[in-house]
Order: sequence, then structure tokens, then C-alpha cells
Amino acid sequence: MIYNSLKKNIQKHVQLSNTELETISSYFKPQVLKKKEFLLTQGSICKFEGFVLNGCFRVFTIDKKGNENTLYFATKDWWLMDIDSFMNRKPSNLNMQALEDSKVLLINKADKLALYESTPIVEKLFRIMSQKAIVAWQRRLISNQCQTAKERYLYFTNTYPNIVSKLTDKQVASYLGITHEFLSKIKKNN
Amino acid sequence: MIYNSLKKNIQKHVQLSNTELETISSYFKPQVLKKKEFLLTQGSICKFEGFVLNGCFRVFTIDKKGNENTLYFATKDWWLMDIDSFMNRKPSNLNMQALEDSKVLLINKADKLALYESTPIVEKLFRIMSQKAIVAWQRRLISNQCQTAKERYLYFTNTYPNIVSKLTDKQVASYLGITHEFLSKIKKNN
DNA sequence: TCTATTTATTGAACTTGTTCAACTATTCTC
DNA sequence: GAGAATAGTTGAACAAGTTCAATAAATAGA
Repeated sequence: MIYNSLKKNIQKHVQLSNTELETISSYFKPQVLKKKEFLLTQGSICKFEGFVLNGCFRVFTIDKKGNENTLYFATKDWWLMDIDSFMNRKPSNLNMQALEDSKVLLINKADKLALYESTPIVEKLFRIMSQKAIVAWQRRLISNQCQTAKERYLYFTNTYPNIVSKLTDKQVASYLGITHEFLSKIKKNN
Repeated sequence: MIYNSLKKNIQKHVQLSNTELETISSYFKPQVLKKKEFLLTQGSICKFEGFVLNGCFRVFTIDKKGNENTLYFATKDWWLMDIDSFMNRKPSNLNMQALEDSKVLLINKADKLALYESTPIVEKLFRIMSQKAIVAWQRRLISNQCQTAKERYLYFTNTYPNIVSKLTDKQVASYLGITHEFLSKIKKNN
């Protein structure tokens, strides 16, 4: 059943009844994306929140200078969202691109709002998920400010070897915040 | 009334009744800190979530190499918390130090949990606050990866002139992720 | 008000990371 | 399977930021 991994993921964060779990899942619709397809492009409004069933996505921005900066990669069991764009109907700064053939579960805004109303545990779920995300973002910022590119590279490859194996060095470099040329040099004298 | 600014802040995020507002506020207790006093020190467990009534705090970590890295500054109407430590009873990685005589409102964990139970809108409140925080942390990360130290310095001083005026250059540098010597050089050829 | 301490400035040498360009290897695609 | 496009490597010159040390300025205590 395609909803199994979503349900398991939700249960990691909050305790809830099967009925609640069914209600929540029922609002999520599957969508398939081919390699290189975009789920969201910079400038458009994000109309969904997503959960990755399989495959891999890269979430990135392109700044005025034309540099790509990767915010995160999302593989199986990761969430995909641009909260600011989704909640406030703002043009997104983010691109979400499938790095391989992928499948996601999506919920649209009307359904999400309905779910918050009908199933209060969903507020708690997303409150807890958001708080965990904050902790991760704070750690990432500190790591970026205190560690060298080589240290960050080693940490990333050691922590997420199964993600790294799906990525090109260019993509890894854009996540680490360095040029791919420099990453190549880091790898050389390892 | 000391609770006014807390109430106004809450109302910015969610719509709620006066009763709810009173209930929430009633759990928060005022505490006064003198300049240089710590509200939280690295290694101890964070027993509160706080809201700044006046004064200014610096939230920072000291890494293994001994470098101070400032996560954020909190002046009037900002929240102070270490979610990971508070929720999971983990030793905190953060220090929260008053940069001047300050006053905060604090809520402890038992009361916070009681509040989530008794007053469901609090889940929504913190869900929304957390989501806004994620957006801010993502922006900060991108800014750190894509902008030069000078660009970040100019953005910070232009965006938060009233905070910057309370800070030493050393503190600003530790927020920007550069040495204070280099900040001095940036300021010179401006 | 004097002294101790912290903060800010500056320069020189150094390290980290970038840019550009040329080349090689890989992978799409038809 | 050939050609086109993309990704990875390398080197040289450069720019951004650090480190260390010495000095000056500001602040905090007593």
C-alpha cells in the first residue's frame, strides 16, 4: 500500500488513532515524476506539500549572480515543501527537481487547511516536524560557519552515503556552498 | 501591563479569544536579568521558552576549536528557545546571555505541555511561528552561502540598525561568521 | 580617577576557496 | 554507435577571509 511509508513517518512524530491516520492519508494524492522533471519552479506559487515515496529530489535556488544553491535533497520519506510560498501565496524562490524517476504524495492547500480544521492532531504533527526542522537548519548554519569545506564534505558523505551516491559532484558542491572545481580538488588530496 | 507585548505578538500569528490569550499569558512568569547574566549555558538543559520584554540577548555556541558563533540576537518581542534541549531534555549547545539589563517572560515545560493540552490554539500558534522560523533560517543559510561577508554585513546593519547599535563589532562578526579583524577591514573601505 | 580589561585597528604572511580556461571522461540522445 | 552535451580534473592567477602580533581606543570596576 502506497500510504504505508507516509503513515509510518507520521507515527514517528505523534501518537494518533488509525482513523486519524486514514483521514490524513486520504488527502494525499500520488504523483509520478520523470527524471529531470520539476515539481516546482522558481517564480511560481507552491500549491502543495509533498512526501517522497521513492526517487530523489533536489531543492535549490538560483541567485541574481546565476549561482545554484542547493537547500536540501529529498529521498524516500523526506518532505518537500516551500512553506512561505504555500501558506502566503508568494512566488517561490525554490526549484524542486527530480534527480531520477520519482513518486510523491501531494496535498493541496484547501485540503491541508481542511485537515488542520477537521483533525487537530495535524497541527501538532506539523508543529513537531517544523520544530525538528528548525534544529536541523540551525545545525547546518553553524556547520557552514565553523567548518571548512572539506570537513563539511566528509560529514555529508559519511552521514548520507545513500543520497550522495545518487548525486553528481556538481550537485554536492552546490549543497556545500562551494564550486565544483574546488570540490574536485578536495577529493583529490583526501 | 507586562503581558501586553506578548499578547500582541501572539495575535500577529493566530486569531484567538481574549480568554485564550489570558490563559496563555498566565503561564508566563517574568524574570529580570542583569547585563552579562546567562539565561542558559551550554551543557545544561533548557527548562523554559522565553519572550523578551526589553533588553537584548545573544544566543551563541562555542565549538571545539573555541570559536564563538552567534545564532541570533533577541531584542524586545523576540522569542528565546532551544527547542531540542527543551523538548528532548538534551544538554543544550547554546548560550543565551543578556547584553544589557533585560526582562523576559518564561514558561516551563510542564506548563507548556499543559497549555498544548488545554488550549489547542497554542499548537497552531507554535506551528505557525516555527514555520516562519524555518523560512528565516533557510534564507540565512542561502545568504551565508551566496553573499560575501561585506554584503551580509551591509544587509544586517541596514535591516536591524537598532539591534546593531547595541552590539560590539566582535558580536556582529560572530553573527556574520567572520573574524572581528576582518570585519574591521570591511568597515574601513566601505 | 586610575587601572585593568576588553574591544577595535592595522599590517604582513598565510590559507581557503574562486575564476577562467583547457582538457578529459561520461552520459544522453537519436 | 556517433555526436552532442554535460560532468569532472587540473593548473595558474586571483580574491576573500584568517592568523598572529603589535598598538590604540574604549569601557568597566574599584
